[in-house]
Amino acid sequence: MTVTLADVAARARVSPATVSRVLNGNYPVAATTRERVLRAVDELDYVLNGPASSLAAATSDLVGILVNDIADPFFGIMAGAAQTEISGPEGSSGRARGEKLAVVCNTGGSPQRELTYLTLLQRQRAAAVVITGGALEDPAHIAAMSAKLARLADAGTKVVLCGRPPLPEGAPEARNGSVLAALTFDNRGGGRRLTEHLLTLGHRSIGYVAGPTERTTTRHRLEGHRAALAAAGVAGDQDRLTVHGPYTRSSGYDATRELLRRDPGLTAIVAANDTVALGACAAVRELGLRIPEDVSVAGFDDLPFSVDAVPALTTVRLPLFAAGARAGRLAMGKEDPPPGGIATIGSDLMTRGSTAPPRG
Amino acid sequence: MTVTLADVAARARVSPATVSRVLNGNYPVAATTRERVLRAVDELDYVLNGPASSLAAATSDLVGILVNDIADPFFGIMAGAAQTEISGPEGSSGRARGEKLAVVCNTGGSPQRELTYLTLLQRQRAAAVVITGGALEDPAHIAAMSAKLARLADAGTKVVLCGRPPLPEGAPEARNGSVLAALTFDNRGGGRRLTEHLLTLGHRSIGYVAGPTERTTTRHRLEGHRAALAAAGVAGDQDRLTVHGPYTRSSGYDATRELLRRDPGLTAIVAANDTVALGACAAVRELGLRIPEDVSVAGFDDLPFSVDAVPALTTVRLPLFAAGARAGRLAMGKEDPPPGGIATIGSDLMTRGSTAPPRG
DNA sequence: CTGTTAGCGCCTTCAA
DNA sequence: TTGAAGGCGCTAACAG
Repeated sequence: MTVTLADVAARARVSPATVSRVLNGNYPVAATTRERVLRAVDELDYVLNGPASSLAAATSDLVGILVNDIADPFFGIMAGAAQTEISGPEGSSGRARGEKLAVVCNTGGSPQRELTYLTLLQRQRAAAVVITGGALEDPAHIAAMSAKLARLADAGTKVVLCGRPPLPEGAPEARNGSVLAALTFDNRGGGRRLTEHLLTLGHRSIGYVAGPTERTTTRHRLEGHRAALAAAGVAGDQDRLTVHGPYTRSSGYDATRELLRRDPGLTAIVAANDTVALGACAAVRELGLRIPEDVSVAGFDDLPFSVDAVPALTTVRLPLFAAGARAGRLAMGKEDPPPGGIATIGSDLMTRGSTAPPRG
Repeated sequence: MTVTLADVAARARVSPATVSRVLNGNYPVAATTRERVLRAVDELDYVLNGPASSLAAATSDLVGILVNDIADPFFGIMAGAAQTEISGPEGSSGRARGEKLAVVCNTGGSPQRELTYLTLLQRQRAAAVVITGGALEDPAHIAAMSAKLARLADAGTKVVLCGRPPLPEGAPEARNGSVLAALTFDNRGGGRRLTEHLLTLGHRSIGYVAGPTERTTTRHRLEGHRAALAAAGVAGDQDRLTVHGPYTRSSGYDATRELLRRDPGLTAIVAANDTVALGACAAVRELGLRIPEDVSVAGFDDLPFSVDAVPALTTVRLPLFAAGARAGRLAMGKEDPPPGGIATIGSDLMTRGSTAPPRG
């Protein structure tokens, strides 16, 4: 029925072992023999049987990239960059070589699905796994993840974290080598500088639309914000000026209305990310207020659309593409891990039209 | 070293076959036996060996979703929806059941990579493949794709096209059953209605920023545009009023400057999609022109950010999520293919603030 | 309902 | 440089 290695061997009049060797390029094969084999492969339109190959070799060429939300460019950009590094130059005809199948898995932010995908990848004996985005801060989930990652590492799967802090100290299993590298964004620093910018402009009443609770990204950005406030001696009931919600446009919209209802005197709104900021802008405008004259609005991430908002959004730029690419290289062993396996990736404050000094 | 099925069998004091049966749930197993096996699985922390399983069963639980650009929400939304249908309810603990590994592959729009991914998926004996987005109209590539898809179908892989027209008639190999279903967007109709809207408003000088050449999506949208123009008897050198470029923001920006340079009297710009439209808006504004008073701008797709543009973007809504979900269901056999294997998915004109009657 | 028996297709020592 | 042979871990008929 389907063409097998043996068929190719028969046609090329060599042994199956030889065909295997030319396909994998791991052993010396005479040029003329190789030629003959390759011709037979083409003539028969042979395609390697991945499962059989993986079973015998005890490894596979699958590399998984986990993302929280594939419809969000924040993840799309990182995943695309990683995939580019992993899949190699497009010229490769997919015949052999270190050809890897980089593949992205959408967890939808569900911890359950995250674990499920990891198990599925483990089943496939994945060569590497890149996990992007912030982590859930639930102890049970952290423990489960640590254990799972340790298992993966045991089986030889390289694990790289991208945009996520390293596993907490409390997970001894995971400490030694389970995670090859963790590239973490400077969310705290970025959040702090953003709010400092607002404070410098003269704002003293700032509302904060935070992301979902129990997520590292959310917490770090919020901590940066509050650290700036504290350093400037700005008091106020911070909890009353903070509303949590998912990283969506509608969350930004709803939260902003709520914040402005709680304190109509707010002169600035800081959003958990750019998408949320867009919703915040819509809410502000709908209330008949102008940006930035009446209310300044700021975001985080600097996604592509942010510069096209009107007015252009002040935000914190994260080098998503570069980070994703680096994670991909790390996973492929094309780059050495940073010392200690941890690297913090800096962020840049992008000051644009959506923020200005408060009225009067 | 690693735990195998035999280990579990030994611990549960049953045969390997029985363990396999409870894991796959395909054959009746006594409740008490199942209980014992499951316990052993947990105690040993056993994870099925995917390659071995796929080899023996001659199928795998991998489902590939091909996208042109993972960083573009257009694809992200479809892929996410498809993945949701394929991966099943999140409650599933990933133990067994029809658990599939839905995985997205980023071709970057490269035909070469598209073929490579298909080969890699073929290697893995993928259960299904969902191909999203427009197709390249190069005869050689079409032939290669048809042949490849026919091979995949032969091997039992379900192939579903989402947002892409069915394979051309000229590919006999592919006609009978190679593609399970093709869900195609009504790009032509949407393009026509959009331009009719502009014509109704009174526009007669309309510039068009088209997508990359040789792509079905590009061609169909443009054809719709020109059909509307022709029906309204609007003459003019259409080629001079059309500029092609990639589906990017900067392409929209550059092309719009070029169009306005060629004909400063343009009162409207139609963009290939919303991302391109954003770039067009930026260019228009930068030239000191107002939207929509001086120039109307329209997009296509109705991506989430479009409603937040200022003014909100008039565009053609494509039900991306619904289409992706349906493609996923089709791939899983959860839904019957449409008659003839082809379904056209309608589009909706969203009239918003970025279009208005021309001046004077 | 459960055990036994063969492979699935390939890789990898070991010899030649 | 090449061939022969065994086994990777699991599933799928068959029996029983």
